[in-house]
Amino acid sequence: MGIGSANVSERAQQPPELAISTVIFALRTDAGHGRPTLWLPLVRRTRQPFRDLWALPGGPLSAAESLQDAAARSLQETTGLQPSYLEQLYAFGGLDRSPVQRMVSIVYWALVRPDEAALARETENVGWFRADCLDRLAFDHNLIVDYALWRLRNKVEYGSIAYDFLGPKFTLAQVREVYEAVLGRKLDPANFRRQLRSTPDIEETDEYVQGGRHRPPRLYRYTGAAAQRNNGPLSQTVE
Amino acid sequence: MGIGSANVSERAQQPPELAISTVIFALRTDAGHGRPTLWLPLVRRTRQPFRDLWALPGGPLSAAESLQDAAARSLQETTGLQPSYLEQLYAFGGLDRSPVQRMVSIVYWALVRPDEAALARETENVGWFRADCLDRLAFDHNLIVDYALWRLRNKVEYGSIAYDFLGPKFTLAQVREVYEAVLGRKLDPANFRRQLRSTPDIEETDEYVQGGRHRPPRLYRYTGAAAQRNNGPLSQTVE
DNA sequence: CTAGTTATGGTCAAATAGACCAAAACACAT
DNA sequence: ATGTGTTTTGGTCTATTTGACCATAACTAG
Repeated sequence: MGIGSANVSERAQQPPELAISTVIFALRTDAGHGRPTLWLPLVRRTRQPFRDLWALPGGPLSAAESLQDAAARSLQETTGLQPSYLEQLYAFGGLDRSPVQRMVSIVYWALVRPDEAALARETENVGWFRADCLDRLAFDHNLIVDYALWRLRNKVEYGSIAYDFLGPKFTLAQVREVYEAVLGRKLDPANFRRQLRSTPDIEETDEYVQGGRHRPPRLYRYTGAAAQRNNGPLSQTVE
Repeated sequence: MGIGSANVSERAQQPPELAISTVIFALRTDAGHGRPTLWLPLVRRTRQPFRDLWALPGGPLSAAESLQDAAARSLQETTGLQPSYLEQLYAFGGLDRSPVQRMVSIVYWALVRPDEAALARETENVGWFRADCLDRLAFDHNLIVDYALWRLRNKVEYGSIAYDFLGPKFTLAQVREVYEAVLGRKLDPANFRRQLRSTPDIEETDEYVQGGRHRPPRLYRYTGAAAQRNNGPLSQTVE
């Protein structure tokens, strides 16, 4: 829908093209209110179709790499980032995704830590945008980002995704800010603290963060296996 | 793994082939203890690789059909079944999936009602098997079935998937048997009843099932929209 | 030393889940 | 006709969880 189906018969001749794209999420401390918010990098299209519109980073699937490797590679090439988390999102293959050629996109989604996101190069053709207010993107990429956001929100409530936004040591308030940024609502500090401390895989250190103008918070460490990601029988390395 | 990687370089030349497969679940009343159990149809491979092994039904993606349409079509062609539920499972694209050629499979999973499953043709090359005790299947299809089972169990606990195994009217005991077959454990009838009646989208009729040698159970009806399937921003028609 | 802010610990009531009990309603055998 | 066995249906009780809320601790800035 949205695109006239005049040349469906033409497109039907060509074999579907296979591409890999990635939705990359990072937290950036918004200058406005000082709280972290969700951002993502997009690349400007230099060719038709959708020339000059922003799109998800990605590219074709090389014959000698797995799907996840292809996602990591195209992510590395376009944005220079190395993800702390990478998971398949969905395979999009609607007939009207591209007006030129039938295209099947296997989309991944990724998280990067703030230190990584800090050294991400922003060029003429690579820009960062707030995930909650995006313009019209190329192809069906608005829908894809919405779906990735939905998955991220679901995963953060369940699993241990939040720590992939953070460094090795963190305060409980930082974890809470991740949740608040992802879920889009404020959480009660005391209740949040109680819940986090009831979960395993999170242990307290002897260190505190000094220098704030208030009571110094304790630092914690995440000890859960990175593989324990609630993906069922699919481990990380298995496709 | 398991297959020698002698000809990786050869395979690397050819473009990845794109196929659609489907894991189809149906409940069959097991002759042994009279309770329904999970079954799925498989097709026998008549060609190499994995000749004579059982495999998931599927086929190549035609250029003029969407992914979901391709899944429904190949499902229809191989087993003659029409699913009551159909959802994308995962895209598998490991390098060693097929010893002959690099292949990317976008896998769907489906549910069929018992009346549909009853008229499913069982031929020399199409057989039905219990989902919990499968032999060695072709390719990585054992892993795929395991993953589909995991997703099914998760969905049944959350959403309203169970009714896609049942007809338009059903007793609460039938719903409970679906849960028990999927989850693999017995549930307390009274507690299960209380939970179901607390959910919306399920209304009682005035009819009862007569003929049993016990108190006749009331028939219920599911009134929830078939679209309300907890797939986030992805509606049924979208991919 | 005081005010402001966050961290941390705690209470309380509502909602939920699980174990369990008991009566109702049928078929069947005697 | 009457009891027996089975399943349905309604109910209670307790432990656990969730969210709202309060209070104190510990720091900095003035």
